[in-house]
Amino acid sequence: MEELNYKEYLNKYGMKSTKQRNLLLNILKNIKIPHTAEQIYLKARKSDALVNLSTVYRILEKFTEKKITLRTSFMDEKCVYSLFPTTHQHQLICLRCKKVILIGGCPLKEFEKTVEKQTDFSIVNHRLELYGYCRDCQKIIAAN
Amino acid sequence: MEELNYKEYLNKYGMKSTKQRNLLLNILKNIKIPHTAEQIYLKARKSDALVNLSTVYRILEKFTEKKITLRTSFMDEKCVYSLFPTTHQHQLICLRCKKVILIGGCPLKEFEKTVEKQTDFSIVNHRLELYGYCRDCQKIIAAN
DNA sequence: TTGCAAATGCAAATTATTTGCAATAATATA
DNA sequence: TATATTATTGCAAATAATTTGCATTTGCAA
Repeated sequence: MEELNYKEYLNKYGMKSTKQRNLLLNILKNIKIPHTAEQIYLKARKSDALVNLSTVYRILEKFTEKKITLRTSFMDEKCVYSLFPTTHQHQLICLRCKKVILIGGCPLKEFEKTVEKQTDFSIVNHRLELYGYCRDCQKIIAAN
Repeated sequence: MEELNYKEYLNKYGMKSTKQRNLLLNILKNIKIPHTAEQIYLKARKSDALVNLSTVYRILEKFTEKKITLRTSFMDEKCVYSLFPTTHQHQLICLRCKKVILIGGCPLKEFEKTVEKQTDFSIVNHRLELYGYCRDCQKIIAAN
């Protein structure tokens, strides 16, 4: 994992460039699925730069506030963090192996309009996750 | 709030009829929006029948396992419980006052089929919540 | 290079939830 | 109806995730 410096990027958000923040950004760029604060912390510990778990929480909190990261929590599970997606997308989560696949093509635009008319709410956001079993886990389940 | 006895109903699920369970069922039938375990506990304390908070957790856990109740957690918030909806529906949540409106007419059937084809997942479930501002809160926000 | 605010580390606090265990209550059955 | 059996409850203590207070360190602007 190449060591990068995100000073400019961080300063743009009014944050100082620290080795901990650079490290976390680097980790976040390299993970393919959302990770918990603890998982990120454990990855961080493997590098030279030492980081404290509360610092990880604090950094992720600030990142989330600035929309650098997205914080989600699946059904009954702890929060996970990932870089904030640049395009609108949702998550498809395997209930067995917890693998996450990102899917585009959100079908909710029209539905939201209908609901707004019905309810007088002004809808600003939604949360959609799909749950199922990935191909591998389907096989494993079928074999038992 | 009328005191009812759900003995038959509970036995059907292989559960004994206890005053705590009857009380919780009664509370659940009477609430219009999902409540946290603690909120339910506080309502329970107002009745004659005393209940312990861990008992509330244990009952709600069992109810949820039996699909008597639905356990959800909104963005970053603690779990809430409600009677398991008899029809498929989703929640529309006011970001200001936390009011919840239930909406039917889920638009995801077709979308799920498309995603299944794209991804080889077998989709068994989804979670959809809409967030926005209710009419009252829109007014309050506009007035500031 | 110095000064100051922001960021960090550490330990301790909080919050929601769960668990162990002894006491109690509900049901089945004698 | 009494009794045995087992589930359920209450209580206190444990756990797990996350947050906070405070002293120290660090980044950056002047």
